[in-house]
Amino acid sequence: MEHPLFIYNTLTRKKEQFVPLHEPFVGMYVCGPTVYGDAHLGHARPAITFDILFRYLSHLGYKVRYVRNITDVGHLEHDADEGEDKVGKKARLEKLEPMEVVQYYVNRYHKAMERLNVLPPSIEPFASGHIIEQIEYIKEIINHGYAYVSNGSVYFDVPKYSRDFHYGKLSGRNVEELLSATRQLDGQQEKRNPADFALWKKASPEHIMHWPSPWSEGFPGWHLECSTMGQKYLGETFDIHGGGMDLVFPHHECEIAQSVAHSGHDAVRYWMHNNMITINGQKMGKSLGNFITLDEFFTGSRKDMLSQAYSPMTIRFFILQAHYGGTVDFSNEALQAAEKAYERMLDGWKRLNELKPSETSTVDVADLDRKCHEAMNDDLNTPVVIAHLFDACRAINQVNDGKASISETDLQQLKATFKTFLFDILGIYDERESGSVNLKPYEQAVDLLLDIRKEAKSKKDWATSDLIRNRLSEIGFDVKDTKDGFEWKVK
RNA sequence: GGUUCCUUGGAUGAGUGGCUUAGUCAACGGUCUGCAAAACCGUGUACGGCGGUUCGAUUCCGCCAGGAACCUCCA
Repeated sequence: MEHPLFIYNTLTRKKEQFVPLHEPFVGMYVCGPTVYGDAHLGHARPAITFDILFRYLSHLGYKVRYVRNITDVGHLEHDADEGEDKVGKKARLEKLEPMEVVQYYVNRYHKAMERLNVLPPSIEPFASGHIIEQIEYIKEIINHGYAYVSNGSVYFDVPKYSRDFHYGKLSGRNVEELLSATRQLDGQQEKRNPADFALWKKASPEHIMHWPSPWSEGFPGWHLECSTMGQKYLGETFDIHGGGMDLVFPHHECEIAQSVAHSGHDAVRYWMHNNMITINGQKMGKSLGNFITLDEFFTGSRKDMLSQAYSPMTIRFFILQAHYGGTVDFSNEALQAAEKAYERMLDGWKRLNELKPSETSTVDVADLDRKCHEAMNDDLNTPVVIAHLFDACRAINQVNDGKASISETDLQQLKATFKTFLFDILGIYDERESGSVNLKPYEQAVDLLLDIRKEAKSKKDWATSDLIRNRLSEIGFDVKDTKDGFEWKVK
């Protein structure tokens, strides 16, 4: 490949050239949501980050199988034995079937993702649908001697494992310290060492969701589902595993240990982690209570934190204007800037499609495609891609104003590049045109009014001219005069 | 306390050992326009502090200050 793709691998803490295990196939697994509440802005970050990766790999010609799980069981609120399952708790509190809770929030998650133009993954497996596989996985780990049964639960033996392998290699944790940690959480008597983690938990009487197993009526540990389903759908070794940075430890560290204990080798070749979205410099999270759900953004409710509603594409643009590896701070000011930027970009695209070619080009757009590819190849540097597209917008506007010219060849090239990067790869769409009804007649009616206004203007009948513009403005149209006509859009 | 990381102009947010004062938003000046809007052009010369390496550091190293994430559930 002329310009190879480099991605930052958390495991090596370096940017590495991406070479798939079985070209042209790529397997990627991303940790999805635990469905016990509405998705908030923080959930949009990994969804969009890995959507970009999915789209870009596909653009490069790879056949990508993208697995993103739904955690509907096993995610406890605490690490203690009596820690309650998040979904189970919600179900108990609201007197619903657990699967009712799951279905409700999965539906809402999907809807939010669709509005953000996040493509559905190739496979979206549920943890509760893979209990048998998880039990088999645990058996294998026990057979290899890295797990033990205690009072009906099964725990991963971290000390034993760390004698043979490197526990902590992803997160940089020091095993000695983990093992000698003296923290005393309630109900950890079952564990031989506090660092051990559960593969299977015996269900307490009030626990709603449980399945039979060789050890007890119970449920699988949280870390297990990803190892199991990743292997089932992508194989014992696959290319990319992604997720939020807050999952590096313990979740992904444990996944590595499980895979190695199960198969004798690592499952994942490239670990990728998106950074957090902060609010006033602090992570947005459920436990801090400072999160804003995506629906709240879309509708503009939560007046205490939002000065207006923000559309899905504004949110997407906002996230893409920062590199996924850095934190990005939420503020109304930043979102308003993103909203304007998004509109400026789409205005550029709209004008691009109406440009008239000339004999020669005075603008330089020939290497836009190359520069955008270079930026993407440099660890998915979307902010730089956007900057390049804005440079193109300036050129487009100059041509539109008659201050520059563009040749037919360059014009076609520019349109193709713009479309590829803005729509196909960055996944932006024009919200102003997303209505399903046929708007053509209405658009032509507005055009007609503005034609009449143009006529009035040419007779210097400013009264009529201003009347039309003012009334249209009141109704909700933005009218702008151009060099030899007009432009309008809905506010 | 341990691990990892961050600190860029009014706001955001890229990037680099010396020539990008990235881009977007905001501000100011100008061009254009019946007016307005938009657009275009121009202006603001930033890289936490202190040392070191270097011909030269915002970019490399060390220390200090401030901040964050993880070490317990969290995308």
